[in-house]
Amino acid sequence: MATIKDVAQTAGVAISTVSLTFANPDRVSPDTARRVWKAADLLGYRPNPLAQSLKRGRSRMIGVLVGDISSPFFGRLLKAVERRALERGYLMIVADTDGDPERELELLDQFTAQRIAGLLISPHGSSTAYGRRLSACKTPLVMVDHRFRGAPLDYVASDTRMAARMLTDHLINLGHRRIAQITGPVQLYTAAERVEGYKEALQAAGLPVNDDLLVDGRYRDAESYAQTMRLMTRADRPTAILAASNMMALGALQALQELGYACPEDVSLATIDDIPWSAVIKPKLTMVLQDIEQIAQVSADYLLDRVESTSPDKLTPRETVLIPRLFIGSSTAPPSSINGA
Amino acid sequence: MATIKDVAQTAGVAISTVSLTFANPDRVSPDTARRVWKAADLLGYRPNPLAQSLKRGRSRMIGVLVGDISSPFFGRLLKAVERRALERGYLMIVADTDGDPERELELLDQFTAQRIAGLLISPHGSSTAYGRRLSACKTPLVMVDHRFRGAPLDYVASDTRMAARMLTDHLINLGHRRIAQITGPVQLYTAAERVEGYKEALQAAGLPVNDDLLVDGRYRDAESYAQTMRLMTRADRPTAILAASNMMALGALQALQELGYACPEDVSLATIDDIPWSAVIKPKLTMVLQDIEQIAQVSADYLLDRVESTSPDKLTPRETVLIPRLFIGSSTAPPSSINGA
DNA sequence: GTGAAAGCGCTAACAG
DNA sequence: CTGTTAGCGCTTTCAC
Repeated sequence: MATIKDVAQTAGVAISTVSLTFANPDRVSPDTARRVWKAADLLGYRPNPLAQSLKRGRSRMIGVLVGDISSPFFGRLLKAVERRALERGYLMIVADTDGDPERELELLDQFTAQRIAGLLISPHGSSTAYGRRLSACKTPLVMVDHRFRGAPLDYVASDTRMAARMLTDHLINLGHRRIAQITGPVQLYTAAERVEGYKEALQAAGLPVNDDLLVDGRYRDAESYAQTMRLMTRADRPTAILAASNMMALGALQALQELGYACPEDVSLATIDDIPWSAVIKPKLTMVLQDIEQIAQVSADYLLDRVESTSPDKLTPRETVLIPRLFIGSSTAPPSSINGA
Repeated sequence: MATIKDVAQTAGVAISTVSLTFANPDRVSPDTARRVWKAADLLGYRPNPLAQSLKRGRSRMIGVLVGDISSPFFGRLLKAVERRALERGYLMIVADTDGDPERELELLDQFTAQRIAGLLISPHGSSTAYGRRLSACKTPLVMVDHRFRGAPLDYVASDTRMAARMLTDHLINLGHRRIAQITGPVQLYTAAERVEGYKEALQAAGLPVNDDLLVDGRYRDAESYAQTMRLMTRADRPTAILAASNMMALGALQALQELGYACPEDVSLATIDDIPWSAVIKPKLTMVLQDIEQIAQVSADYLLDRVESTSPDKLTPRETVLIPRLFIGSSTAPPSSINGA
């Protein structure tokens, strides 16, 4: 591979001139610039990013740290983030934390050791020690989807509390009074918010909040399946279920089908998040949709703006919370008179 | 961040000794080693990978180049690859090629410029110029899922021709005679193989191959939907459909439902690939399952073995083709007498 | 065993 | 405008 030295040699100039030509063409004579460019593409020269990064103390790569690469949500997010990063001249390095804060911190260390320019992170920790580590990080950080409360960092997501509230309102308006939520692990920001939105809606309607109807599905379809089984075999079973994630909705639906409950005739089901293949699922699920591409683009831009700012830490944290959209499918209906209020 | 110099200073040794201690502890006295280690973790020293890579001419990162990060197949693949790479001490940098060979080649250049240790690639090109570029690449390369015929490179995938054949056999055994395939773009290796497997099965059964029944769904659900619409509104419509990918099966299913065809009563539907959430889809699809985690692990190991080998180019190309597993769901049944043979 | 020194490829003063 | 020079942090001969 040709180095800057080779280019200098064949162009008959000093290496610093070659460097300058690429960094700031206006500061060399047009003639020199032409000779350098010619030599460069004659040799197929590409600057060695490793050397550049070592010198600058920072690489042109951004890191992305998510809980589950293989989930449909993060799959779409990664795709859009990578695209935007590439447009702005950055490569993307990604790792899967399995939702484990320890792992996350270790990976954060590895990434910063690589001198990445910035990091997009979906933080899963909640301890104050964890928060300190995040805040202490010198590398620009942007939180996406999840958030650590109190960390003064950029944050981009859709309004997940509102999402839960919209769905709960919808179910209440249909006449439901016993509405269960299959939640995520409540130490997680999004899971807690979804519970809050649900409670807000109930309280606004003057309905009691019954903790029995909040069961933890851990954001996993299998857990959700099991919890739905338990929920629906109780005497005081709910007439409607709100699943806090798409995968959990699928688990719940499977359980309902196996128990012989018709949806929405016997039980209504609503969910948060977009399932791309939702069209073929019967019944079509009522859900709130997030604009993932928008989240990706905004968060990538926040990050790179900060990276390219002259004083990244002086920038006050920005925050974008997108309004989700309610899609009413055929999985929700008024409660049947037998179970109804 | 502490550098090797700081460690040397506080340990009271030369920097070369520090370097040696980490690279080859046996070659320094036990006492020195201890002092170095103590100094190192007192300062929280981590070697700068950029400097190491610059010096060695190679980084401890592997690249992954796939056609669509957000697809369920690659999502699961990436997750498992990243895990395996991390276990072996490598970070993963990924990019989405959108299935465009040009883009792929450009990204390949960018990645090799980064001095990545190796590259996992799902090659989408077919021109000989493209093949030359792949073969000329100095960086260890492993092809996964897709393959470029004739390139002497490692290759890992499941036997996709056999997969198509198994499904076609199954449909034939049920009594179907008019079996359509919704194919991928046939210039792609996997798509072509799936057509081959289908033809082999028909020929082995002494059935004619009818090109009318091969329609291109471009590996996209929307195209598949449209093609199914076209297919099923023809006079000589098929009694069974084989969708060459999971997303295409969903598109086909949606079309069938909208046209009012019952599956499997009116039309049988079978597909290749595993859909994690397939359990909630009615009917349960008959399909062949690939062991994605296995593909990921083997390909990562092939790549890293080659990376760590002393003479990577001397290693003869290895190849693993995994046997897929047939799962018989409820989407396939004998043809009804009205449409049947 | 340990240290001095060269150099990986590049950038950024600083001279001229 | 262009060249010289001093590193960025590390590895790796080669002496001692």
